[in-house]
Amino acid sequence: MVRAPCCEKVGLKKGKWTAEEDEILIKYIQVNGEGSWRSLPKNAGLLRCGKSCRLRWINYLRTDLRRGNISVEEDSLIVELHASFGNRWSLIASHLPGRTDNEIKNYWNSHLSRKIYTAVITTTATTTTTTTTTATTLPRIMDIPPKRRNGRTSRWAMKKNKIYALKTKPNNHQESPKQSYQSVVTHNKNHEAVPLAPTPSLETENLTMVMDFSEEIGDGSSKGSSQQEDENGGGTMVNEQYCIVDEDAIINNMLCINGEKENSGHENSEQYQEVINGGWGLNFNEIMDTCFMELGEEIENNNNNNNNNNEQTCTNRESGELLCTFSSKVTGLDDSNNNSKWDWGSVIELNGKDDVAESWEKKENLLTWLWEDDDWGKDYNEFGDIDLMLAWLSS
DNA sequence: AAGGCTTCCAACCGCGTACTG
DNA sequence: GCAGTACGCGGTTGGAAGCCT
Repeated sequence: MVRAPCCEKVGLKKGKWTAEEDEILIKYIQVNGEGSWRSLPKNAGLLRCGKSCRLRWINYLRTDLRRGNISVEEDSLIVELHASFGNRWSLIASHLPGRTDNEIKNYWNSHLSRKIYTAVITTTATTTTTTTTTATTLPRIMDIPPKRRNGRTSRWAMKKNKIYALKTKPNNHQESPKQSYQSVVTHNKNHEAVPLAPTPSLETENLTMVMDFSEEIGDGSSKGSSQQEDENGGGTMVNEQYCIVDEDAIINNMLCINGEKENSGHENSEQYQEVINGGWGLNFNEIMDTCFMELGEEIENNNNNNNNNNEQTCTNRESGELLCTFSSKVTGLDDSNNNSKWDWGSVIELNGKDDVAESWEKKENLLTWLWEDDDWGKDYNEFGDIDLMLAWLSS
C-alpha cells in the first residue's frame, strides 16, 4: 500500500527556496510559532509542502543557527560523537548548539569520512618496522588535513560575503559542545545504559544480516552440531547455538546468538564461539585474531617473555617480519588481574596493511555494535579493557 | 577557453514512530 | 486496539560551481 503524500503535492513548488519565500515563512513563524507544518503553507500563502517548510526553517532559517565553518573543536566533537552514536545525526547535532543534523551529516559525508580514511592510509604508509607503540604517539585523525582533490571549495566560503541568511544568535540554554561531550564520556565510563533509541542505520542493517546468518545455521546446521557436552562432561545441552565466525567480517566474529554458556571446546572452535550468559557474547581474542589473519598476519603468544607482560607479537605471515608487539606495559595500566592489555594504537597500524577501507569499515561496525549492545560491557570485561578498546576504535 | 571531473550541500524522499480521535 | 495523521530522522539526489587538464 502506497503511503499517502504528506500533503497535496499538485501545484506545489519544489527546489530552491527564494528569498521571498523565506521571508514569508520567517514572518509567519514569528507570528504563529513553529508547528502545524501541514497547515502552515496554506495559512502562510506558500506553495510548498509542509515538510519542505519545516526543513527549510530547521536547517536554514531558524534564528539560533550557528552558520559558518565547523570549528576544530566541533570537528573533533563530531568525530567522537559519531564514534559513539553512529549515523544518528540528530543526536550528534543535539550536542552541537546551532548546528543541524543535516549540516553535520553533510559535513561528515564530505569532510570527515574522507579525512578519517586518509588518516588511516597515512598511518599505515608511515609505518615501516613497527615496534611497540602507544596510542598517544599516533597521529590524531583530526590533525591530518585531507588531501583535497580537485573540486569546488566550500559553498559557505563562497557565501560568507553575502548577507543572505546570516543569522546568529547565541543560545544560552544549551550546553557547550565540550560540556555535552564530557557528559557522554562520563556516562559511558560508568558503563551505564546509554539512552539510545534503535538505530536504523547502515551499520545496524549490516548487523542484522549477520545475526540472521547466525540464526540460520547456528542451531544444528551443517556447520555445527546441535548437541554438545557441557564443561563437566555432563549431559547434552539443548538449544545450543553458536556464533558463526565469518572469515570476511570481523564483526561476525563477535556475534553469538542467544543461548546458554557452554563448553567452548567444540571440535571446530575457530568457527564457533562460546556463548556467554545467554546473551550476545564477545570473544575479544578471536576478534583480534580474525582481524589480523584477514590481513595476512598472525599473532603469536610469546610465552617466553621474562617480564610476564602477557606480551604478544604480530608477524607477517609470509615474510616473518615482526610487525608489532602488544604488552600490558604499554598501556601503563594495572594488570594485577593478569588480563591482557592491548596496545590499540598498534592495532590501528596493523589494520591498514592490505585493505584499509574495508578494515576501517569493520572497525566502525564493531564500534557501533559495541555501543548498541546492552550487555557488551560485562561480557567484554572478561577479555580486556573496555576503555582502551573504545579509545582505539573512536580515535 | 572549454569540457570533464569532482565536490558540496540544500532539498527531497521514504520510513518509523508518536500522537490523536 | 485500530486507523489516520503529523512529525522527525536518515539516506539519497540534483544541480551549482570550483578545479584540472
